[in-house]
Amino acid sequence: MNYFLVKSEPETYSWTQFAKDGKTMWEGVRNYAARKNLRAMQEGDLVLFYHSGEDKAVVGIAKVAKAAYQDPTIQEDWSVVDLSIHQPLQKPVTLAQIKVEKKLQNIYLIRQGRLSVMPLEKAEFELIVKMGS
DNA sequence: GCCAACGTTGGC
DNA sequence: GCCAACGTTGGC
Repeated sequence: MNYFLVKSEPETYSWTQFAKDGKTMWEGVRNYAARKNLRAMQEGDLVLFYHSGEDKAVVGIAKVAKAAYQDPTIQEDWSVVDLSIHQPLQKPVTLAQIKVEKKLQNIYLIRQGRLSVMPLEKAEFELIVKMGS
């Protein structure tokens, strides 16, 4: 079991919309590092859902419903995965909270601000989930 | 609205 | 293969 975090601008695709959809094709990744991480996702892996922009907070947990496959909307070599709802966080975990948490200083969210799909250690994932419950 | 970080493109 | 120019992301 592996753990990840994906970012989305709520104006583009919000957790609220995701909750309505129940399941979505995670598309639009156009960055090689992010693509590599996307392709590492296996069915059943858990994925934190982060709102960038206005919110700047982790708002829920998604589950990989289908591992990476060719983006059906384009010819070029980019991948998508299917994500389904796992569960919302009871309260959002903000970037500010993450930044002051010692054990989370090394996560990509902080170290490499622009990366949109990133892996997390199990302990990091569990800590953020705990902070949101 | 600004700017830092950083990825991509294209000329050489 | 290097690097300048440029574009994009995302926090502030």
